[in-house]
Amino acid sequence: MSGKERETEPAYQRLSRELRAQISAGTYRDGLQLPTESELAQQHGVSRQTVRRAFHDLVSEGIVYRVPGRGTFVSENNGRYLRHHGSIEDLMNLSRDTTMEVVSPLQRRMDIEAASRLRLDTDVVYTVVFRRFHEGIPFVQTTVHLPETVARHIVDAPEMAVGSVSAYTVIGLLEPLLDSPIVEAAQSITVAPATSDVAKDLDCEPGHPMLRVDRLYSNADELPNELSTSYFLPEQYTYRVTLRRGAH
Amino acid sequence: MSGKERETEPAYQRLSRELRAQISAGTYRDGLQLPTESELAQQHGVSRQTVRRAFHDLVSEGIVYRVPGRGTFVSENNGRYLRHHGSIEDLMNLSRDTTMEVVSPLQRRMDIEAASRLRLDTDVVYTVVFRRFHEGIPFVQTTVHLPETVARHIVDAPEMAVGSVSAYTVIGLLEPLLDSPIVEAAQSITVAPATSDVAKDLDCEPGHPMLRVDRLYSNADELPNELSTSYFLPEQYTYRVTLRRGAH
DNA sequence: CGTTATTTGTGCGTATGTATT
DNA sequence: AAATACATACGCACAAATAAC
Repeated sequence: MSGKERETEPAYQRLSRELRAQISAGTYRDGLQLPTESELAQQHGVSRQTVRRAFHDLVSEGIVYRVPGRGTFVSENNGRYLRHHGSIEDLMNLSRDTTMEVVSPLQRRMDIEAASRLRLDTDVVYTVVFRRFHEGIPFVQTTVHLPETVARHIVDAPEMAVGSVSAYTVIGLLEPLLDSPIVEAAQSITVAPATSDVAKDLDCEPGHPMLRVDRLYSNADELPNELSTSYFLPEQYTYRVTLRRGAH
Repeated sequence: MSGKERETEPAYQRLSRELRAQISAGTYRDGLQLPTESELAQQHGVSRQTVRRAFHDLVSEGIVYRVPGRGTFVSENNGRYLRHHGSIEDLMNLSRDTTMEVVSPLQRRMDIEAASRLRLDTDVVYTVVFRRFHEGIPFVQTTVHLPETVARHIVDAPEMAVGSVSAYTVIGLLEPLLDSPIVEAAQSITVAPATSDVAKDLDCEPGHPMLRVDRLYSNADELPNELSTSYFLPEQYTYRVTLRRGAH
């Protein structure tokens, strides 16, 4: 899609992606888990160091853990989709192994609540609704509201049309086009029942308990640039975040 | 635990520790920041790969960022101040306007799952269950599991006895007593139905959809020191985090 | 109880690619 | 165009932890 052709994926990323997929498909389910570094190196025709680099990423995502002298094991998480969000960059890279499908196109709308949360002085917002798939299964429905000044950058983008399937995130599309970069995302996480729209898009029962995540992205001037509301299927998704202590 | 005295610190850890200290002391404040990989390698008598390993850790901690062809820079705002608004300090200060009441005292128990998540080589853990009130209303029930080596510090504390009401957090009580400070908390957030125990403690229906938060606190040696599982009443509680980005 | 094989951890040297200045 | 600096990748060696004998 609309992009640089000449991008070759690094070997360690390709490997970690494959392993991630195999793990979530349950290939290495029980007992002593994954192949050793040497085995993987040989199987994939890469050096042991490259395998180590791939494992390093999986460890930091919390997908596997390693024990010297024993091996590498899948962290048991019921096979749910695990995503590690520790920074805004992580949110923008959500597209790495998911695809998004537009359910309702980016269009002008009146929405008092969204407008007020975006701190606008009108009721006009631009709204797009999409769902996101992981390995063919829809696991989240997201509604994004944008101020008119922000929306105009992408209102004609093909990725925002109905039925469009792409590997982007809205914030990832938007961010390079903004005058002032996004520096902060305030999140609210709670539990909410699935609305009928959500239930339809995610193929679950209306009223089903969902993980609801609201995000307000703001730029360096502390102006909100995007408000998103996501309903995650808890059976398919766990939200992970790592908090660290300042360097003191 | 943490007993071994004469463990030699790996070179990359020593280097990243030194850099962390220098950064937080303001040594590399302005302009184009840190020395190049080659310079550091020469200065410290290590290979460039070792420098890269150290930088890799600093990047993942959000302390520095790197630009190919330009160099390595201190993330503004980091090092001295916090980058996540929802930080470990916030978790420790949860007690600010809440009180905790012990439901089941800190006692020795066998728990295979908790032990394995704490990466122990036995099945023995110490467990305490309590609920937390805000303005007289119980809004969360928490089960905390500790390794024996950690639990011994507080096993006789009056705050851990049944019915004890206090304004502490377990991690806040523990932290000053540990050899190695807590530097990281990995959280998993999902939705789960209330168990009968939870329902009883929080006065809700069994099976009621709850916000479930698992936290694994680890010290500077990356050893887990506390595992907690909390069930929050979504009607009473919303989880909020702010993610920030380093300098552009 | 030590020995040995296996597996991950650390570290170095080198080569090549890519982005920036 | 050239120099600089980070990114990726390979290969090798040895250390440390673990498990089996």
